[in-house]
Amino acid sequence: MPAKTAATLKDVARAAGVNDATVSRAFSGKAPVAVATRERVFEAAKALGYRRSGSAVAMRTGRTNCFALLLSTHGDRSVIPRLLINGVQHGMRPHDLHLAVEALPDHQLTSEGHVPKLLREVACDGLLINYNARIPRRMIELIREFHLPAIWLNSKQDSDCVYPDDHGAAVSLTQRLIELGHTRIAFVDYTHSKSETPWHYSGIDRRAGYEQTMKQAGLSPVRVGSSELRDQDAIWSSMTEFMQSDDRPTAVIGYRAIEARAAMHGALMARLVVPRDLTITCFADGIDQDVGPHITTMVVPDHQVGIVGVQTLREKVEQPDIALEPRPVPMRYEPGKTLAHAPKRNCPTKP
Amino acid sequence: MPAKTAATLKDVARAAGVNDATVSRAFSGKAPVAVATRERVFEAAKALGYRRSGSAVAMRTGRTNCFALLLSTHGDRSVIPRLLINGVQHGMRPHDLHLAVEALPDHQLTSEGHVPKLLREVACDGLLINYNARIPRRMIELIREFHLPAIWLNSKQDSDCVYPDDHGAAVSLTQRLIELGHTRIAFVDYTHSKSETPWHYSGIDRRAGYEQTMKQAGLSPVRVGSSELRDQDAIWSSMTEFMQSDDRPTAVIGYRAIEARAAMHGALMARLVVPRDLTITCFADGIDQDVGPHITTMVVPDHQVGIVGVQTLREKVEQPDIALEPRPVPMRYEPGKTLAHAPKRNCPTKP
DNA sequence: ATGAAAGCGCTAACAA
DNA sequence: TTGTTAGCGCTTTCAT
Repeated sequence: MPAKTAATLKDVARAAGVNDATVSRAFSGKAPVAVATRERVFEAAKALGYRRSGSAVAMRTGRTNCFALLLSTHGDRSVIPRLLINGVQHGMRPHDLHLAVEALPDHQLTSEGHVPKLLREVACDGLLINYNARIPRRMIELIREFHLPAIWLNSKQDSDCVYPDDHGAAVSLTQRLIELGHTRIAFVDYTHSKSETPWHYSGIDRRAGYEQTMKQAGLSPVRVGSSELRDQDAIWSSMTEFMQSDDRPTAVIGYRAIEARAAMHGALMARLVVPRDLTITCFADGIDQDVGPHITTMVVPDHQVGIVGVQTLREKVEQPDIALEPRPVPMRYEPGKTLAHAPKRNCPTKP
Repeated sequence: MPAKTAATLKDVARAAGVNDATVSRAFSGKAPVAVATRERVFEAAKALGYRRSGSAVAMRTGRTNCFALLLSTHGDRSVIPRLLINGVQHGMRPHDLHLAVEALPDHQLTSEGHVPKLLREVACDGLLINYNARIPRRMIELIREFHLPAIWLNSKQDSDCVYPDDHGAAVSLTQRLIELGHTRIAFVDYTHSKSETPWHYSGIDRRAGYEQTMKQAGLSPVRVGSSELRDQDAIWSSMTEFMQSDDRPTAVIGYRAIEARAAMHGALMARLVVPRDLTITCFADGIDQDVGPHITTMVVPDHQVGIVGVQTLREKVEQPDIALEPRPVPMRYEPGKTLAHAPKRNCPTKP
């Protein structure tokens, strides 16, 4: 019995009684092969348990048919955006691409020492970069240095990026509330302190879209929240206070679901009925799955960002030297059950 | 100006004035190279922006240095276990491996039609398979058919698998409660119906470990819950009822965090003080991050499973024909704040 | 529609 | 320690 080594294209060719090239053509589909021949080839391949060598194909063609997704992590509790990855895979499937993932702690990339393998070697055709926090300078250098085709996800850049249209979504949500007669609409954000500029564009854009729309309607924006209240309890009691105050809002836009849930709690404590006395909305990855009524949400289109990201990267790989226009992806509006017309005047403060 | 094509090892060799093989050795580190030579090589490489071709290396050596992680998804809302992926990456980093991810909806694998690229082609050295639900038969066939080195994660098999030691954890947790004087300890599980056998081994093992330990201590196991109560509200009110009943427990073991939270709610409604009147524990991926006191938890060691999984797969790749013993990974005990001695007798029912 | 032949970028003997 | 040489498994002209 000869040493059992994996079957190669050559073996298949021999078994099928055809030339190597024919087998290659049958598997790549890049040139016509007679139906009968193809069947014989596939049969032989199956019998031999033949699998095409991706590396050999890659070497010969110069294409790995692999995209890499770079993820930032904060220590071990990294954020792995499920819907984004699903979207990416979804976008890749029809093109027979596969996905490599590199999840690196921020400091690993900032440090000069370590260069991640996927950048250091030629192992994929292009990069999808999903850094929700600040992007390490060193990485940008590497990408330029090596001429890597790369698309930025969830990040606003001058070119080659795909991101949710936070600004547009904020405008549209605020308008919707105004149209329902709300005038006291508060924007709640416990992530970013009021003084600092948020490090993620969504912090800026959601707020800016809201403020701009309020002002255009002749209303005064009200911003609530502070990044100092780290702990859930503090946030909740702060919201309770707010909802019990005389100048409480009739509608709330939460930066995330957390803020919306805090508002729900505050409303409960202040004996306000949602949505009769208080309309609650927020931005979130999906409809909130926790208990209680579904919150009216502008849904961050992670899945779609993945799909569009792949499409964009495919273009970039074809023409690496052409800078692609930034591509905002519209958010989806999910009605939920926490939306109502503004209550009649002068009533709300005296329940 | 000549057409700009990526630098190859040959270019580097020429620029550094050495032979190809020397450059190869410098980069692979598999054979000694004079320090001075090596420096010249790296300089030349840097100047040329040289990156090693992973495909060429793979073809030559027969190793891709890539492991693939197969994930099941339920439609778009797939479970992507963050800590597991982190652990896998962590385990791979020192060996200069990289990770490919394939997240497939269950039906895609069950169907005869589609064979995922990572199985169909030679693109990685081995497979880490993380199917939390039933494993499609077709996949097992493919793996055998192609002789793929594979390790099952979070799944009990006859061999080649790595999984959290649910049984041991259940035993140890139950013992702990018994030692604190608890006799009425309930096991709560709203995932699995009481009659059916759970599809995931953790459903069996956590329950079995609990029951076995109770019986050995001469206590009667009490199982609560039913998979029919799909909706959160129903679960909560069911727990409330349980906590108000005369034969309420003094300690609870939740199958997941959801059950523990339901117990918290039930306790609140029944005016029981946690942990004075009721000890609450559960199994979970990490310490519960929601509001309220941290729940005493047996932490599922996802991160560690990733690390051990990689280690095991490395062994499997070296010796594909040796069946490796199943490797349970111990769970970690997190005290939390919901644990106390059993209340004195005859008191608890009359608050 | 198929065959013949050259070579992609790298590594592993072997020789020096 | 370094150079020489052959070839990994596949694709792609160019013929036929």
